[in-house]
This record gives sequence, C-alpha cells and structure tokens, in this order.
Amino acid sequence: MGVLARKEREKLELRNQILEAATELFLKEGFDKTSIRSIAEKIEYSPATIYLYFKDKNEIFRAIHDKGFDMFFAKLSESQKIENPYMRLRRMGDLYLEFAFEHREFYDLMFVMRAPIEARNENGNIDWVCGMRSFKLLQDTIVECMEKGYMRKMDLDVAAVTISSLMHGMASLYIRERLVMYDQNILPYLFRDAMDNLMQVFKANPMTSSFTEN
Amino acid sequence: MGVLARKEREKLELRNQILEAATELFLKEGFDKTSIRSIAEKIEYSPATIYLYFKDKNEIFRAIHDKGFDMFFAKLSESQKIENPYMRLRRMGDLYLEFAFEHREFYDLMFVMRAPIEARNENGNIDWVCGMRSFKLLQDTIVECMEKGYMRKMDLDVAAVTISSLMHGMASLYIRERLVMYDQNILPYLFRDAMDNLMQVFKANPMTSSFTEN
DNA sequence: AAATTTACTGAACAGTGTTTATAAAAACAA
DNA sequence: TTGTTTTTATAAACACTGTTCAGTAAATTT
Repeated sequence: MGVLARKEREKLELRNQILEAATELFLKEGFDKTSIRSIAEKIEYSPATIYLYFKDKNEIFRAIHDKGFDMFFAKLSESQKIENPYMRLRRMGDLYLEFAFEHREFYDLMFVMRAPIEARNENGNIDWVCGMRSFKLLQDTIVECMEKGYMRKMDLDVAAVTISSLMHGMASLYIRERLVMYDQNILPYLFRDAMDNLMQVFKANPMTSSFTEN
Repeated sequence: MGVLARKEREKLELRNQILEAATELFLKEGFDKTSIRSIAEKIEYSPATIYLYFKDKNEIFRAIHDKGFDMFFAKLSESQKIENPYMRLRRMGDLYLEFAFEHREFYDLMFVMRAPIEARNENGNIDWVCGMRSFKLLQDTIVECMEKGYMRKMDLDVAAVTISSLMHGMASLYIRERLVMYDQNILPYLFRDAMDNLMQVFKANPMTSSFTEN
C-alpha cells in the first residue's frame, strides 16, 4: 500500500508548509498580522484549505509554540556539559535570557500569549509535555545541587517556582516593554546581577549555615 | 461664561461614561470582546462618537490602564503604616500579589498587554508617570532598608529589578496559566515562600557579613 | 433671523476567523 | 475502461472587527 503512505506524506507536507509560512509571517509581522488569509496566500492555497489541517488559528500557534519549546529545551541543554550542578544552574539562567532576547516572539508565544493555551483547553486533556521537559531539567538540576551539597536543602517546588518566576519576570517585563525607564543596554547587566543575587539565596554555606538557618 | 463650563463638564461626563462602559465590558468579557461597537451600544451612542473622545481603542485602554495603576498604588500604600521598612517591604510583596489575584484583568492590562503601551508611543513622549509612582515606592523602601541597616548595601536598580521581576514573574505566570502543573490552591503558599527566600538575599546579617560579603 | 460652531451618526472600507455547499481530482471496484 | 466512492480544495458567505468621513441636526453666537 505505497499509495496510502504517499498520501500520508503529502498530507504532512502541506501541514508543514502551513506551519512554515505561519512561522515566517509570525516572526516578521507578529501574531495579529498573521491572518489565515495571509498564510493561505503565502502557500498559494485557499484560506478554507488551512482548516483541513488545523482546527483553528490557535491550533496553528499551538504547534509553533511546541516547536519553540523544542528550541528552548535544546538551548537549555547546552548547559548539560557542565559537570558542577551549581555552575550548570547558573549557566541555565544565562541561556534562558539568551533565548528570550534572541527569540522574543517565540518566548512571548510560549510564556505570555493566550492563543496556544486556548488551543489545548478545547482538546480536553491539558497535555503539558513540551514545556515540562525544560521545567524538569531545572528541577533535576536543583535536586542534584541539593544532593551534592551545593545548595541548602529546601522544598523543590519553592526553589523551582522562585527561579522560574525571576527568570520569566525579567524576560517578560523586558519583552513587553515594562522596563523602558532603564537604558535598555544595561538591562543584561542588571539581570545578571539579579541572577547572581538569587543564586546566593540557595547557596549552602557551611561556615554560616548555623547562623542563617533560622 | 457658565455655558462653556457646562459644555466642558458634559464633554468630560461622556468621556467618563465611555470609560466606565469600557471598563465594565473589559472586566466581564475581556479585551477582545470589548469592541467599540459594544461600548457604543452600552452608552447608547453611535460607534463613531467614541472617536470624538478617544483617538483609538488603545487610548481607551491606556486610560483604564492608568486607573488600574491608581488602584495599584493605593493598594501598595496600605503598607506605609508599617514603621519597619524591612517588614514594610515584605508586606508590599503580599499586597502586590493580592492585587494581582483580585484584579487579574487590571494586572494583565497594566503589566502584560500591548494595547496601553502602543497608545503612548504614538503620543510621542513616553509619559511613564503612573507606573513610576508605585515603582518609586519600592525604590524608596529599599533605600530606607539599606540606610537603616535592615538590608545590605547594594545597587538600588539591581535590588528593585530583582524584586519587581520575581513579583511579576509569579503574578504573570499564574494569570497567563503557565503554572497549571501545580495545584492552583497551593500557589499562594509557594509564592509566599519564594518572597521569604528572596528577602533573605537582601538581609543584612552582621554576624555572617564578613563571610558572605565577597 | 442668519451664520457659525459643535456634536453626532449612517454608511462604508478594508480587514478578521470560520463554515458550508459545491466542485474537482484521485483512488478504488467491477 | 467504466462507474462509484473517497479525498481534497475552494468560492462564497456569515458575522464580526477598528476606523474614517460625508452629511445632518442641534446649540451657540453674531
């Protein structure tokens, strides 16, 4: 049955064409200007055709959102070559911000925009896998830090949420232009110091632990 | 010239009517469903009339955004009765999250949405006053903490950005549904611990300062 | 009473996401 | 090679959206 296989392939190919066109438009023109009609024109199909491959506009951006998380995971994984988990965690912070700065639109779609979230809600099950892969990387690193004594023992969820929140806060305040009172060129330095500061919260300091523990 | 005064008053009154209707719709139906036509219908005027009082839809939401910042400032100011600046700073954190949880739509408009920001960009000058008032409250409290020895001396901008980013990160990840992997009921407790942790970064601990200073 | 200013609106423009009936093409069966 | 069925694509329409502008009616001034 080579016919079915070919059809399957063709079907997937057009789906990818739609996704590529949508991504290109999204990165160049933004979400609002990436209309179903503009995508259709780019791939030289009728707008209605797109609805044979995606349920709605949100589902298209849900797919782009997923690809963004793949890129994000790859970026964060660059830290894995670092042996020391505490240094690795610190490096993940830099990589996080590098991703946010280099791929603002993707970051925005993944962590801020409503569209990709609304797509899965109608699906029924809230499949949260793609983002979870990166979050698990963070969790595992924290656990390793605590196990190997680089970090004082504390609730994993609290540590993970604290770190994620600081990172996302900086990235999203910048991307959504809520830090315009600062010279945009010094922001990376401010963010760096903020990360360094936070790292100290978690640091296990044997010499002072008896004083700071309570 | 009582006539002119009355006309001025009437002009302002309709402007407020538009704003009230828009706010009500915004809180009930969200940004997208608050159309110019729906606002017009609510106040029983033609859609075109709205454009005699506001340049565009963004300008309407820019005004609502400003009112939100007034509420926000009032909320944060509740902390001012606390004498100790370190305790006051900690209280401001709680009040920040209370505001975000109680007025999600306002918070979203003020700190996440693009619409109100785009409004001022066309104005020319980026009048950043409304949000700055609250930010200054934070800065002043930090300065007071450092001056009175409750907080170790460090760069004010770094401290302010660190605190703002953590707060906004928690609030916006929650509001934009990026923390759905957690039981939503425990989030307030996680956030509380995250704030307590961060406070420790800044804490001036005389007994251990000689060890931690470099 | 006439002229002018101010306030308002109907209608249109150019777009949006989405659905549906219809047509064409491809695959399968006799 | 027919005829039938399934798959794939689309034109056209629906119900919206923000925004503009010519034209009208009312209020104010001369």
